[in-house]
Amino acid sequence: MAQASGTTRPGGRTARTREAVRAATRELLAESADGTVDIAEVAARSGVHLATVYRRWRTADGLIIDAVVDDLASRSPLPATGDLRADLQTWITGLLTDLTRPGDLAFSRALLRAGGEGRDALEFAEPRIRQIQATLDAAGVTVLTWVDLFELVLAPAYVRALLSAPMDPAVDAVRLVDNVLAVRSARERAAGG
Amino acid sequence: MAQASGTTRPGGRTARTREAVRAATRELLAESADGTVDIAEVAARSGVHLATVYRRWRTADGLIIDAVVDDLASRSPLPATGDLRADLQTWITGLLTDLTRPGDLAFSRALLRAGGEGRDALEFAEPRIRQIQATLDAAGVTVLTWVDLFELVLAPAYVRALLSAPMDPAVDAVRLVDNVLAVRSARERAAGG
DNA sequence: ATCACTGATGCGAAGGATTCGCATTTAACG
DNA sequence: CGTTAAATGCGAATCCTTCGCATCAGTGAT
Repeated sequence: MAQASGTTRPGGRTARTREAVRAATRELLAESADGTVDIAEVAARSGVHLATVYRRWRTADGLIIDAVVDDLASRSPLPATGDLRADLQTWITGLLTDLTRPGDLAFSRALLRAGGEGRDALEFAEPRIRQIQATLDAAGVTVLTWVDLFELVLAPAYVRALLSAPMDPAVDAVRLVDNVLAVRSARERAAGG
Repeated sequence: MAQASGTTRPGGRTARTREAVRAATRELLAESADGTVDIAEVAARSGVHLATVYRRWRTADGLIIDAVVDDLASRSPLPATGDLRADLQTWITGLLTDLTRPGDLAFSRALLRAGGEGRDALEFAEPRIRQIQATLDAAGVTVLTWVDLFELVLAPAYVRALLSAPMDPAVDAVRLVDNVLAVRSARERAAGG
């Protein structure tokens, strides 16, 4: 026989379809005012048949997640100079600025929607998580982990953006940084004393 | 003429319809394993016509939000004894325990989904917000507001529950409390110095 | 190179979900 | 009571999603 049953086949036409759909999704997402994407439009623009899009991506959220995860690695890296306050300030200001754009919110909204219907959605954030950890390591901080930055920075920023209005980078970044440093100090004092 | 155009009409049959649908939604939500509700089932059980349910509630999330908001006021009040650590510990442990139940997650998921499509979703939380503020006031804390508790406690707890797995009350409540108190100390030191 | 094999796709039709138009009911007000 | 228009019920129309089957094309072996 040619091959064992159940093999996957990522090359050639399949890869072309994938890329066409991803590109169409990215384009339509950029054009969309509310961070929404219509499956029929994605199919039309990509030239891929509607039924195929449904089969492989299932939902509009699936399209968004796949498209965004695909170029998540190409994002600008986080600063890791060893000066924790400065690094955090830079990172968080940029993050909050991103969240003022509807297109950037679409991804997180899609993730939250998809969460609970499948696997752990945090796995998508893994590359970013490693960068966050690197920032902490560069500063020689051992009492904080990426989980703390997730809780103190990412969660509030995203929830506020999704639930009411995005934070103001100029105003809120400082508070978030201060909160992180407050927790750091408290833990170092507790550990040292 | 009878009345000016554009009046709303909340009494009588409308109220009956509303209540029937809310009750059906609550029942089906309690029976649902995944915090999902089917509009057709709600219509069938409530005896309200399918088209009416669509007209007034639009989506399944709309049903869930309306039903849960409706009895949000009947929740047990937050402790406000003046001992901030104890009050926070009690509240957060209860909160994290609630979030381990799928039914309780449904509401927050629905809110996050609906967010961005309508008005500020935080307005639903207003009664709870006032209780949180009361807890802080009882402890004589002036450097923290409900916004801080939202950022330091609610946001991380909900995001974790929605995105991956709920927190463990026994383990994570302590950390969240410590974080709040760390921020409080830092701010009081900054203000006092 | 060429072949057999099978996963992926295209296509149209079937099946549901959502919305629409209109007739009827009924709360609100004089 | 009588009038008025909001809310509802009802069935049809529309739209979205899934299905079954035929075809296409990459994969590995010859």
